[in-house]
Amino acid sequence: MCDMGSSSTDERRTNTREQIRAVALELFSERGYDKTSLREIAERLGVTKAAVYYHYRTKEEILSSLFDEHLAGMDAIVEWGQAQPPGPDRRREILQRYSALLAGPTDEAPQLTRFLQESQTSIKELATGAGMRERFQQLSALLVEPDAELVEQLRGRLALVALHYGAFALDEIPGTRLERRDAALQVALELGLH
Amino acid sequence: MCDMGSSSTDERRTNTREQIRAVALELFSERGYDKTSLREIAERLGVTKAAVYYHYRTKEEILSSLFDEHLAGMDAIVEWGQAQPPGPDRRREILQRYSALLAGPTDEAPQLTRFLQESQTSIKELATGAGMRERFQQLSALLVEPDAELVEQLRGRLALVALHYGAFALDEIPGTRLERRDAALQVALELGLH
DNA sequence: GTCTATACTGCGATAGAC
DNA sequence: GTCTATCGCAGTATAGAC
Repeated sequence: MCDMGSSSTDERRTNTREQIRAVALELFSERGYDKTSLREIAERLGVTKAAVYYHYRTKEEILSSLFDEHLAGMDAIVEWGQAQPPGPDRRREILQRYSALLAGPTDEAPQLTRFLQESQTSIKELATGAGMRERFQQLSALLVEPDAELVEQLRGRLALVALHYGAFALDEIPGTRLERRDAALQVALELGLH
Repeated sequence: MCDMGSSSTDERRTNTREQIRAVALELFSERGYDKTSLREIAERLGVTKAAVYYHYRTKEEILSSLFDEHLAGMDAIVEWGQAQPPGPDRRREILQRYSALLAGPTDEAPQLTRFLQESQTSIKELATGAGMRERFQQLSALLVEPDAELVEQLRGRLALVALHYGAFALDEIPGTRLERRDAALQVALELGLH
């Protein structure tokens, strides 16, 4: 991840790679992954498709790079959770941490969360999608006892869905982003701590 | 819908149109809408792409035709709900009816529901997607008072999500489809009647 | 190391022959 | 009602300019 080895020239590199990332996030979340073409991304940056292809081997690799941070964040929560004793305290803390992850730390995060939630489908079979689902499973497992009733299992998963949902899907409802986040966390806790 | 007008030949028509529908549902739910090509659909039926285009003007029209029944079902529930006085009874009945809609009446329904839920994204900007969201909004409006708190709004929407989720997303959890449906309805009622 | 030019295959869609 | 032929654009890939 840290790529600060080979050179002393810390001065302004041609940060095309990062620009591609930014433009891709914008277009992907606006129009969806499938409907965004590499040409559009390239044109907006004043380069050609092939230039994009130089920085990322495939279109999917651009997608993956967008989610890497988020996946790492989920991993951190899972790791922490697995080291804790099961119980209501752990469940509450998991949900709070996940809510925080969805909210930040960068300005990009909410946009990314929105795209992530809305893209469940199109990225489903992609390697990235598999990674997301795997983490989602792991988080769910930390929220319910392994032998819990079906209803309990569903409540646990819906608690996570509530956090996702509150992060983006309440646009039509008045309220600041912070208020929506708090509301989502409240409902998630109701479901998770039942 | 009934196309039995112009001819007396009631005997086996070349029901290519319906075959396309069936194959499309299968492939769309397996691989997703965007990743399914018209050539695949055509090949599985032993015809060419152009033959498919004779029966459906666009790829999206195939999609729409899949959802038409479901949309009509949602309309029926909305219409019934709007004629009822607001209150817990209406909320409970709405959720029960929507649960029933997702479960049946045809064998196709669960598969369609699954596809529908997972495709939120890719069909988002399509006319079909707009129709779905509109009905979802209408159903949500019947589940919460217009001036309710943010948390209430979220609970109402999540109640619907719970039904969707229970219809398909609990594959990894033991239990029959009926058990999952009941569990989903129970959680939906908890959320909707709070 | 970064990019352009170019070409390949497959896509959704259309026109017109049979 | 179904076909062949063709279109423009998609993602991918390579060769080579700077």
